[in-house]
Amino acid sequence: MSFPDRGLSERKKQILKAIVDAHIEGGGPVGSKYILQNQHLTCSSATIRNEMAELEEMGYLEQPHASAGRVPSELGYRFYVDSLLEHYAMTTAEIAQINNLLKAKMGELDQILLAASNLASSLTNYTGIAIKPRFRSVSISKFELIFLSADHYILVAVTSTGAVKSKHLRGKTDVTPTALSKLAASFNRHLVGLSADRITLPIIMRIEEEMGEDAGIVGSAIKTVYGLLSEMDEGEMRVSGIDRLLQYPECSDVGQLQELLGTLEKKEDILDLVSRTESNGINVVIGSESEVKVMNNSALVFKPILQDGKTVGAIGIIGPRRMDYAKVLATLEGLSGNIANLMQANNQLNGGFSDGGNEKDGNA
Amino acid sequence: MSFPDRGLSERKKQILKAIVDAHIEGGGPVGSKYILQNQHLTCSSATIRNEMAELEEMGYLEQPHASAGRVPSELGYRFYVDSLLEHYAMTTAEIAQINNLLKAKMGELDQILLAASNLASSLTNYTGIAIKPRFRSVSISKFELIFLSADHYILVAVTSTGAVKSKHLRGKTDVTPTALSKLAASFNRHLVGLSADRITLPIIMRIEEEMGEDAGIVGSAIKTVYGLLSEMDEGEMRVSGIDRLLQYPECSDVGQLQELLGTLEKKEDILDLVSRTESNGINVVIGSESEVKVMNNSALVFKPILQDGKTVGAIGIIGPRRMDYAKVLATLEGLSGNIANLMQANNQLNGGFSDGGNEKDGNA
DNA sequence: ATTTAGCACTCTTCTTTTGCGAGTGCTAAA
DNA sequence: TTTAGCACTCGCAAAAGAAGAGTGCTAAAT
Repeated sequence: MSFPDRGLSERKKQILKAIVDAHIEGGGPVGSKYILQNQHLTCSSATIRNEMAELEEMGYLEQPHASAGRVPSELGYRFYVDSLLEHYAMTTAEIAQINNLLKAKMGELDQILLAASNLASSLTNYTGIAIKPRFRSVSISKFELIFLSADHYILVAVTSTGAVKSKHLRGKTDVTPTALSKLAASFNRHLVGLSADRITLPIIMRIEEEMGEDAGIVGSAIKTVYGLLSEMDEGEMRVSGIDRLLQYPECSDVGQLQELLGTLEKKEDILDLVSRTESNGINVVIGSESEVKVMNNSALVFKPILQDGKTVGAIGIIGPRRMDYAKVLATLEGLSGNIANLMQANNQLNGGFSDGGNEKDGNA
Repeated sequence: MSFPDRGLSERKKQILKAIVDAHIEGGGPVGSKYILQNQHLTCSSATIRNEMAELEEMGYLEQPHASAGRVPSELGYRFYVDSLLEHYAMTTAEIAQINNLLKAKMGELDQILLAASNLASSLTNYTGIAIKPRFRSVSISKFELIFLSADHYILVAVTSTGAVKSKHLRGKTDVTPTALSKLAASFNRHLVGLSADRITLPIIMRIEEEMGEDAGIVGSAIKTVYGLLSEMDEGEMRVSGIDRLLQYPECSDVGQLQELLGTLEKKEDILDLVSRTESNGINVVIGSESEVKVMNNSALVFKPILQDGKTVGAIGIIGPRRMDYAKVLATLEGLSGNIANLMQANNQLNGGFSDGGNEKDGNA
């Protein structure tokens, strides 16, 4: 995936980097003179022009029109991200902010991700996304049935990913607490660990058999479980900070903006892209690199969130192609680290309140 | 609330209505000549000009600049919506669409609302919102504690609004299934029906007393309950079809668009507005009418969704001030009717699958 | 007293023009 | 291989011009 550095002299690299940096900062095309001033090079602008011409020929730069400066191409950005990027160190203030805000919002994974995406958005000033990927196979690791009234109960399921899902149910025949706990036991015996496509008829029959004369409620309960599992498969995506998209001049082109908003709205493509990604590190998708239709002039940076080695979500940033990659990468890296810590802490303390985490006295 | 019709002659009304209609359709200022052509009036353009001048003086119309046509003012829209609006009949095709799509998505309230907002958005071509309002006071009507492992359990609570919430908990001391069921019983005895602010120390002490030597887990569990209740208070809002905002020329003004997007993002204001509304019918908020800061040139139309006489949510539409009110009102009306039906059906059938499983009994 | 026709006037908007400046490519010298 | 110099090309922005739409007003007509 990475490009051979040979073929790009040190000077060319320096010039390329200077152009990308300048373009990220200013947004406009960058000319030879500007580089000469802001970069101490021992050559003249003419030389730089020559180098630029070559870089353009190689595909790293583009010229919007004949007599403008150069703009990095997609390839140019790719090279920049892969090889030229200097790491951006987060200020301690930023780190503190992450810690505080995340702690305050600590709770279920969904909420953590959402908060993280918000935070990412406000720290970087781009649009943040929080993703719960599609799971190829979720299963349920624990069932519970809660009796409410003679014809009304609730099915609660703890999924293999740790989420808790529930559904209201009405039995067509009356239900009893006893029957419910029998059913729960039976479910726990037979359905735990099964993904939606592995709930087969023989299993259902076995459960009905065990339920004896209370078999009447099995049908709808199983259907509900099935639905729950399919629902989990779906994946979800939340966007925060859309308004920030507008700050960037390239988005004043309404057509492009609409396309991007549409993509953010549909979510399908992005969800697909993220769900299919295997890397656990930070991914940078620039423009049309991926077969997935992300807007032509924008880039998506995202990082999967792992729990016990499994991907349980992702946070990311969407912005213009010329985004400040150094900062974005650092922010996501920092955030994901904090999330990991939090989740661990969360597991070890109680259900999610930031009361200082100290559990010595145990009451309010 | 409504305006005295006297003071507005029939002809003035007709002219005002014509202007609003034309402005809704075209978006630009409308002139006297245009009205003359599209409206059969027995007078000349000069007369219309005179009338328009008077209408402007009364505050129903505005002139963007000296020699443009007139544009309805906020007041003009208000009068239009209150008195002039002709009812728009939904086509059977649209009704069928609502029915089908909603049925397919039937499930928990959240999902119904979301689907409805999507649908509203695509039917009207404006931006849809789905709202779960802040509840002044939620309480919990049933507790259940699920044992997972020696130091790990789940608290499940059914709220007075019918939602089910859950939290993972870790006890600082080991827990036993027995202790958990004792605690659940105790919670059900003492905490049911209480809103967050009415969980007081004496109650907590009573529970701890009842738990005897297992009192150690009470503290964190109570805190969780408390947090759950506050969380419910929060309200939530989802937006769909943001990209549609861009279709309207008034949004090409980036500044305004950004303001509107910001509002949609913050959600606070809108949530406030909706939560505070008492009317059960359709509400139309135009521009800056409300003290709440909705964007100046846009309008919000929403309708609360009732269940057993209580407001459990709302669906709405956000669009430019010059939106097609007739259509929007009809769509929301239709949707809310369907949602009501669905929720009822949902209650009478099983937990959320449209398998046609027919049930006899049903109470709320 | 109301309505109408006519006309001058005012503003916006669209297009065209013009000038400027930034930046390039090329050539010839170092 | 690098540099200095220069003519050339474009895009951008302000200025100028032309076109049109719509009004307000006045004076005549009903």
